Amino acid sequence: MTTKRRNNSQDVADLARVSQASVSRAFTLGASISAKTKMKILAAAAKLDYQPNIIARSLSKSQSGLVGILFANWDHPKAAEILKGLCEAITEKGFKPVVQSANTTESVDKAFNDFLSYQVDGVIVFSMSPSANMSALCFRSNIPIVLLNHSTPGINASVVTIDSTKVGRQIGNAVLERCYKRITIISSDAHSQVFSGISDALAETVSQAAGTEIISQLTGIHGYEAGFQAIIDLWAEVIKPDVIVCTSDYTALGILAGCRHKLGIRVPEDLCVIGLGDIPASGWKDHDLSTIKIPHDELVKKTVTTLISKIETQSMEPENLKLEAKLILRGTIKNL
Amino acid sequence: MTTKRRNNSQDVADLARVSQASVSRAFTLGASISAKTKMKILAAAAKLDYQPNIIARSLSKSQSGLVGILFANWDHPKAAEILKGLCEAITEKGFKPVVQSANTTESVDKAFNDFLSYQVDGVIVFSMSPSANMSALCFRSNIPIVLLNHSTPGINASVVTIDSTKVGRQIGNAVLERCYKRITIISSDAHSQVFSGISDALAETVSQAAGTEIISQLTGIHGYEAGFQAIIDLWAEVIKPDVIVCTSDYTALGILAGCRHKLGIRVPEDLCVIGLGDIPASGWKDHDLSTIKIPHDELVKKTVTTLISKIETQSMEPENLKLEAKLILRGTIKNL
DNA sequence: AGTAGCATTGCAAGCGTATACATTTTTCGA
DNA sequence: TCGAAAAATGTATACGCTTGCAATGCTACT
Repeated sequence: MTTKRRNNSQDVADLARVSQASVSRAFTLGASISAKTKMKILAAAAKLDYQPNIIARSLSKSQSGLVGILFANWDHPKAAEILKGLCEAITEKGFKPVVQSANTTESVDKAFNDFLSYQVDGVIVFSMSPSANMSALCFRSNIPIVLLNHSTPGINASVVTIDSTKVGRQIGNAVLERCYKRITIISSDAHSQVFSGISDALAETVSQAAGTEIISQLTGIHGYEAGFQAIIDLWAEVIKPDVIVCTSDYTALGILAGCRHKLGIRVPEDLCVIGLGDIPASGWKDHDLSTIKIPHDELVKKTVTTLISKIETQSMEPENLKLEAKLILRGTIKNL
Repeated sequence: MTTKRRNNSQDVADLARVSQASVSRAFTLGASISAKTKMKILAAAAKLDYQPNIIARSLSKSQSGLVGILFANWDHPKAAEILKGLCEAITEKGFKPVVQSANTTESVDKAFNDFLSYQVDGVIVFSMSPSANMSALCFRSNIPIVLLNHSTPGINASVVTIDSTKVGRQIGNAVLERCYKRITIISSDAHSQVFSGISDALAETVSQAAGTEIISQLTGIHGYEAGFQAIIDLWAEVIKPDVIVCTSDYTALGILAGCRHKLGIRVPEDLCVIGLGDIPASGWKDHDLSTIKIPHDELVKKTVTTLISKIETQSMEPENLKLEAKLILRGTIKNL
């Protein structure tokens, strides 16, 4: 079987008895072409199964219509939702998402080189720890770049994230109102800006009331099993917290399991547990975990619109956007 | 600020004092070029930050190196894992994944037209119900297409899926060995081939022993809440099952919650619950759900290697590959 | 009718690379 | 050392599209 060549604009032009340029114009929004010939051309195109070759168009216009997504944080409980949102928003804006997975530094560099090779018009990064190197690469090539959710100090790129200071205050107030006294904060990543934002604001808020304080901060604890173990360890201490704030719902659920099935700790009477992320399981009757609901949808949309506007205005100016997250009170915190 | 043009192969050629063709060769694996000049060219390229323009290469070679992923089944509990696996495997093979999300028929068609415009070299579809239309489109354009996990009767494309017949037999044998008698099967989609495969094989297996049978099949039930409600409804019937096989872990967990927290049904003594998917929560101590572990990793890898080999051999011959899934016995089925 | 002004169309030159073919250089055996 | 074969390089063209510019067709006004 001989692979038949795909029809091109010249074929359509021949059939419609017009010039190739006119065919191009027929498929270019807002181009100078009469309704009559456009009609004629579209008919011919349909007959030939013609689709403009975007690769050629990209070459000619020297912009690919591609947006690179560097996705590293696959463990995020809402990874699928986020990626879906990104892809859909990008598509809706008339671009196409090219997804690269990367964890190691080398693979990040490789991914970025690939992006450059593919002449992507912009890049979105979803990683716990974006590297400064990549923003430099983008800068050198004049490619706008937006970080979703996590930034790194000193990185030269736009960031869309939640307002962790406000979150910290919300938690602080909720804790104060209910007269809890001793707070422990548990995080997977000690350098996360979300973590430090919450932690700082929480500390400041509770410092206004005497007798309430953050008694410990544990980092490097990540996931259900680790949470289960963490609460066992914590309960072996002399001074036990009566509030645990956890920067991951999974970890919080592990803690809860430890409380209920192993240690017999009464939640929320003796211990208040607050997670982050509002994964589906948190809402299940078995768990009923209080948590922070992050507006992923908005984060994602904002990320994309920010990027696209940068692409269209050719702007490389870094922006810093913060959206609000909401504390959801469920069974793991006392009722007022 | 004037946007400076990206350096091209001619610039490199000038700097290295060779022809543009040589530069091209330096970046083409296995091309006829001496080590010395290659070295010289690579040095010049590095100095100019040169990266071959893949768009131009694509145009010239008339193959884009792009693989389209049509992703519809975002609700799948392992959606992120699957997409990650696809992207990584595709990248590893030297291609780039372009991801499109689609639910409605129109958006599927639109996505496919976009794929054609972008001259993708192949397409992978992850959807509960792939449309025959899209395989036709691909066929017409000579683009290989592989379906992951779910096929549709009469569709003309390669499929990589699990061997649901074997799964059905495994469940059947486990049920027989433990002297359970009355089986109910719950599925979200009545037309799923995985569902019917399991169901048929299960029916056949248990039919070998007198007194054991499938007493009901419920379809259209999907998710935790629906499962919770389903068990309540089931328990209002006169004849109650003592085995529930569920084609989704989430639904199974809802059922479990209903049993334990609402109806007080003893699991596994009075009721055996088996899910499908082995999501993380199924392994948690709170749930300890018996389930079918689907080898997503292998499915994904097989899907990609199948597609790539089709791309490379220009083959449009549909293949049908089945991988084995394993029954994992946990606390929701009697110990032998 | 004549013509200025605008809308439409055609022409042709890129966009950056790959590659067939021609030409030059190198290799290696006799 | 010479010459044929092999390797390396250069030349020129194609890939399919966009777009500046020139040419043409049309409108409406005097």
